[in-house]
Amino acid sequence: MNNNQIFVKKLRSSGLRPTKQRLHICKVLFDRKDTFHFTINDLADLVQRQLNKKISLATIYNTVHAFKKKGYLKEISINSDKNYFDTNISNHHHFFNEGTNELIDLKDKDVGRIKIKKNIPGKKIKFIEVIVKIANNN
Amino acid sequence: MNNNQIFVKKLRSSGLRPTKQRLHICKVLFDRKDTFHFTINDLADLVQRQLNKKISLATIYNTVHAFKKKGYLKEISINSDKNYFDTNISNHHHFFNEGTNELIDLKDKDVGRIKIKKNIPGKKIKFIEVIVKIANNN
DNA sequence: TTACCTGCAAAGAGTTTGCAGGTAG
DNA sequence: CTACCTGCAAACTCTTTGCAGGTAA
Repeated sequence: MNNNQIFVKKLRSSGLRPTKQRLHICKVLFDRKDTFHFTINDLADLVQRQLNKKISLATIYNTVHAFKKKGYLKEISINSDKNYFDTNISNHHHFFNEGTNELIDLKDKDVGRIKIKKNIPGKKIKFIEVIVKIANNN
Repeated sequence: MNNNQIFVKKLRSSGLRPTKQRLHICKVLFDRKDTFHFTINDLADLVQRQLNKKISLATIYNTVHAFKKKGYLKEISINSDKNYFDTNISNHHHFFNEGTNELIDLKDKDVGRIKIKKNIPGKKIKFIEVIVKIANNN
């Protein structure tokens, strides 16, 4: 299956029609070796630069949100200023460089087992998110 | 030292004059037994309900930000929708109930030591934030 | 008296929505 | 052909800023 077919499948399974604009969004998101951390703005800029043509924010937003809902993208809570997404949907955590606003993946094995010793009756743990804020060494 | 004197001291050490409005903000924030998790909106509502009078958002914002800068309040990154603050400035983590948007403190001892096995050259770890997302048990 | 503060309103940033023309199926 | 999509612009929400009158020191 080539990339384009994969993208079409992702879009369809997210309830979206595979339009030209959305296939370009997919290309920017998923046609890469490494994890991609981005804000909506980053993504819009990249897609538009690649296409050399304006793409509506409405399209970017609805595509990203559909992918997030379907689980093809993860949202990362860093701070309230910027809303980050991550194409790495495996279980992992992050370094966040506050100087540069850069996110770096921490593989699951890079973080020791996290033990939560408190229990809330009637609730179960859904997901643990760890953000390791880093700064220059001086 | 009574509460009012403590509040005046907090304000002054944050570079703010102790005005009537700010003393009320202090009362809502710090005159309580338990940790208080809030958004700017929560705080504005509470202060205004107590005073039965409108308080400018400008005042709320500049006071909260000055306290945060001075370290009397902590900011918590949960998601991009809401910006939470915490009157508990000790080292601790949080449960976040996604159904109710409620934050619950995890004492430091409730979370096992977190071991980060990866190092970024030239950077040091400033601070680790853990959010444990919880949901109903069913 | 002077510098800071308050309240209001307007301005910004990021996100969402409504609509009319366009496109996939 | 119909339902969905796109692009645009307007609307919304949250936060910040500017200003004129008011208050702390």
